[in-house]
Amino acid sequence: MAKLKDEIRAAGKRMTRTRQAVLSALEGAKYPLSPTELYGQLQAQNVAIDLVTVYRNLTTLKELGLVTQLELHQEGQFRYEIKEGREHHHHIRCKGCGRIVDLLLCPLKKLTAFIEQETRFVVGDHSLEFSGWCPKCQ
Amino acid sequence: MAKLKDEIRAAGKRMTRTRQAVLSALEGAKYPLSPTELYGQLQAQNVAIDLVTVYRNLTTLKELGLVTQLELHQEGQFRYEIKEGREHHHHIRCKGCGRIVDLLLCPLKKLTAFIEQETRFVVGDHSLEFSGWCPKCQ
DNA sequence: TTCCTTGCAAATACTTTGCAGACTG
DNA sequence: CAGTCTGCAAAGTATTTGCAAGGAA
Repeated sequence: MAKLKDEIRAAGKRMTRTRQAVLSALEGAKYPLSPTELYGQLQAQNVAIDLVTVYRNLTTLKELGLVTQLELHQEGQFRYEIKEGREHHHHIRCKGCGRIVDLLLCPLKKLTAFIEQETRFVVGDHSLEFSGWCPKCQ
Repeated sequence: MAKLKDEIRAAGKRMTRTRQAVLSALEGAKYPLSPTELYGQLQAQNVAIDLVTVYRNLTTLKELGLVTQLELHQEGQFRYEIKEGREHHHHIRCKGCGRIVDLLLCPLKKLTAFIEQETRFVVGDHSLEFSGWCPKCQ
């Protein structure tokens, strides 16, 4: 967390009580959290924070490159994951129970080079998310 | 279009004036349209239709499997494409001007089998969307 | 002390729902 | 005619913005 604080400070931002709380919720999360879920977790821990503050902190942390913003397949909302200590990866979400599982892989390096060549775009980012039915919901 | 009408009828639905209009907007589109964009196009053609009706038709057509619903990378809204006569494919969107280009490829068949084996999920669908900078915006 | 950050209220964007009348087959 | 579909109004959900007070360094 000290390292994160340094990065935040280096960007001219501050490490506040609520920012700290948002970061540790993300650090403890087993899957990417929506702003509302994160807010609910903090409520449950009696952390005083406003939903708006959750949104603002997530936006700031995303801009600093400390968290990843993602959209799961056809879910229609954003979720956030901490980057620190985690490899680039993707997810699958169960259409039955909503469970989200990490997929510790990314097959897209070669494909990205190919796309840049074909389209002359400079590829910045990508999203790759799966949905399906988990063992319990099949 | 006759074929589409048959599929709609077979599902107990009807081919109405507005549904027709939504379908032909999608057929003519060079990239996946958001409900608002589609609505705007029909307005411009003096087609009388309500935004709500656009939404309802898109939902129905998605349920019938005639259109694909997708979310571009970090765009935060849904877009729709007609399936008829088009191969499964993905997209790249310019972070500068918003231009959307089809990528006529999908590298995920093998990966899907691998994921099913690893996670024991039955994979239903996936989304794969890129963003970057187009030649003009670089 | 500076100016970043927060809470609260309100606004905005996207999408869905309720209902009575209109239209399709 | 039966049942689907539509427009209009309103509600619901996700997210952003304005502003004055509070807090970090």
